[in-house]
Amino acid sequence: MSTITTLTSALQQAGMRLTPQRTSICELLVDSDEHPTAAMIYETLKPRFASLSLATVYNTLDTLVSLGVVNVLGHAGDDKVHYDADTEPHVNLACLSCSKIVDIPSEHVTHLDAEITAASGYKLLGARVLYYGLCPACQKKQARQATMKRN
Amino acid sequence: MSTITTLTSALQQAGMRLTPQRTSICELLVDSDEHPTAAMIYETLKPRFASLSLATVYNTLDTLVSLGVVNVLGHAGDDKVHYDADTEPHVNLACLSCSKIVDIPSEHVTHLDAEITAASGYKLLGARVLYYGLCPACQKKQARQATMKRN
DNA sequence: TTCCAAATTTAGAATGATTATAAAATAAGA
DNA sequence: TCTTATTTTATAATCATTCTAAATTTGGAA
Repeated sequence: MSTITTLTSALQQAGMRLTPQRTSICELLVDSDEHPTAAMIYETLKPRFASLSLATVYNTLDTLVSLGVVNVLGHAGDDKVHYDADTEPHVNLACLSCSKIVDIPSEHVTHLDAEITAASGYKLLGARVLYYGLCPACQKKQARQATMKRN
Repeated sequence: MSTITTLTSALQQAGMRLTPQRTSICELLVDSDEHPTAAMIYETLKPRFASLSLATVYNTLDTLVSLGVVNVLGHAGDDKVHYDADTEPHVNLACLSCSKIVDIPSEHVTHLDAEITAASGYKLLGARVLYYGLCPACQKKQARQATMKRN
């Protein structure tokens, strides 16, 4: 599991300075289990840094992604780009109705790396496993609406 | 494996007309193993339909995606959105250097559906499994360049 | 065939996320 | 403190995608 230090020390080892903005972005990514978007990060931190710029958020995210400590999830039902500080093999499961994304540990995903490397000869650098569907709550909601229509 | 009929009949069953433009887009998606982007599809078909509009390409792709017969792959190394007519469980493997995307059949991926459904209670509607790394050719290229620098 | 209404395509404008730029602010070291 | 490189900021620019209204095409009915 990623801690704040995982992200901040990645930045430092890449020779970058640990500014308050960068540290806060890293904290937010690790603390939140909501797979935030760049805009969500910006809005959340704006009260703390009155002069915060979206460019800073994007720059920091890009750096973290290229350092391999953060993953990108796009097209997860809401057409927004989400960021995930958990780079351990796992399944991201997005609800197409309420747009929440949850993480699922998976026996099979943990074995995928070896299987793919053996089959392809590629040198693997990262992964994004995204499933989408309807969460239990939204399934009920849909069933309820269908019933109401019928009556 | 998807055939042209898989896509075209999906459109028809959704009550949509089979126009020449739509048919050609479906053909291209099925025939190509290059996971084309909207822009690539537009450029390829432009000679055949002088008046083709990008809006038509986007509309058709969106429809096919929402019908579940085409998948979307974003952030596959080249920051472009690719489309994949193969919706069977498999791994998409993207090379970060040459940006080609290949499909890998996988024993583990075929079992993921059942595992995720059991673990989450979600009703699954689709999936996108994207790994990225360096293909064998690009690994050699990188090794060669490292050698040249040393000398 | 001809006509009609609905669906579709088209061209171009609008949107909106992301990127680029240049100036101001900040941090680290001498 | 002074100096210099890095970083942040504000704003402009870019570009993929979506929207809109008009023109075209389609399939069915007469």
